[in-house]
Amino acid sequence: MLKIGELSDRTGLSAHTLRFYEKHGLINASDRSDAGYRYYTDADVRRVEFVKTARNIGFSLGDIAQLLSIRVDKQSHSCHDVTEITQHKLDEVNAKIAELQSMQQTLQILLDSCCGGPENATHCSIMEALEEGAIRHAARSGTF
Amino acid sequence: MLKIGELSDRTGLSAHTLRFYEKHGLINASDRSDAGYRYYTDADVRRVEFVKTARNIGFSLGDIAQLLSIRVDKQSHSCHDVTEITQHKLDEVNAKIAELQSMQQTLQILLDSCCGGPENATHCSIMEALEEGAIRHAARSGTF
DNA sequence: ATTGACCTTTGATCCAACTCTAAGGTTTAT
DNA sequence: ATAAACCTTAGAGTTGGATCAAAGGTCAAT
Repeated sequence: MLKIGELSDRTGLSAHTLRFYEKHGLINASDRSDAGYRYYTDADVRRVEFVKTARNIGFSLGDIAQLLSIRVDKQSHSCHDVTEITQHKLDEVNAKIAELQSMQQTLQILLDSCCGGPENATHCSIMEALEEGAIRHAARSGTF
Repeated sequence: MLKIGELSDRTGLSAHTLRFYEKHGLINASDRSDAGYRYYTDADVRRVEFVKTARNIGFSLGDIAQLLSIRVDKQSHSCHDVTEITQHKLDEVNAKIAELQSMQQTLQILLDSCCGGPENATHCSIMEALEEGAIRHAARSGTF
């Protein structure tokens, strides 16, 4: 049985983060000492590793909670349930990529239009473009 | 002279947002009534439009503050100053795109590996992949 | 027995960019 | 004169994923 610090060492997640995941229902200590210390089993370690892997792929903690609930009772869930979560994530990622690519193009056009030299910015074409507002609409919603 | 609600109508930004931008130093009312009402000029409208355009491209409020400080004194700034901000943003966007594309590939591989059907998830290849953790490292840092 | 490393909890803080609330004052039209 | 529509402020709440602080209890080794 591992204490939280040992689980932290083994998984690379901080004890803070492990408690945070517990608070959000992702993991749980299999046992507690009389003093309340969390004790973890090998199965707990595997669960944490599962969470880590899913998080590394980009799943949100909410997605991971769903995946975990499938994991503990695979019999009652179908491959379709799993692909649905995965596909939804992929759709999100694709939407985000499209948005960022739109920004990327706009920024590249701006950069191409400007000399970038030591001349003063009185006639800087980037500043003029921002001033005119005549810039392609970059879909915005979340980040940046 | 426009009141904040009129500026809001003209720019499509809420009065809340305009006050928020003021608090963060992006804009300012040219005048105030005795009762403290903000009054805006056409120059203020242009400044707000500048902010809007920059924000639509994806610049952060911090970036925009820098661009605005160049805008008010173009003489003292060079095209290089402007391209530096723009390039920095482009670098950020490119890094984010790379990260998301990594996620995208992983998700696509997972989806391709799974039947996605009504079979129960006991041998779901997505679940197995998450279990094994043997999934390509998707660079993570911020969003998602 | 005491040091030092570990553990506990609740709750605060961070980031960005809003978004909203509460509690009140002002303006305008009728 | 009064109602509707507007405005003011300070401050709290939102989202997601942590990360830290305070104040204290426990454990292992010497």
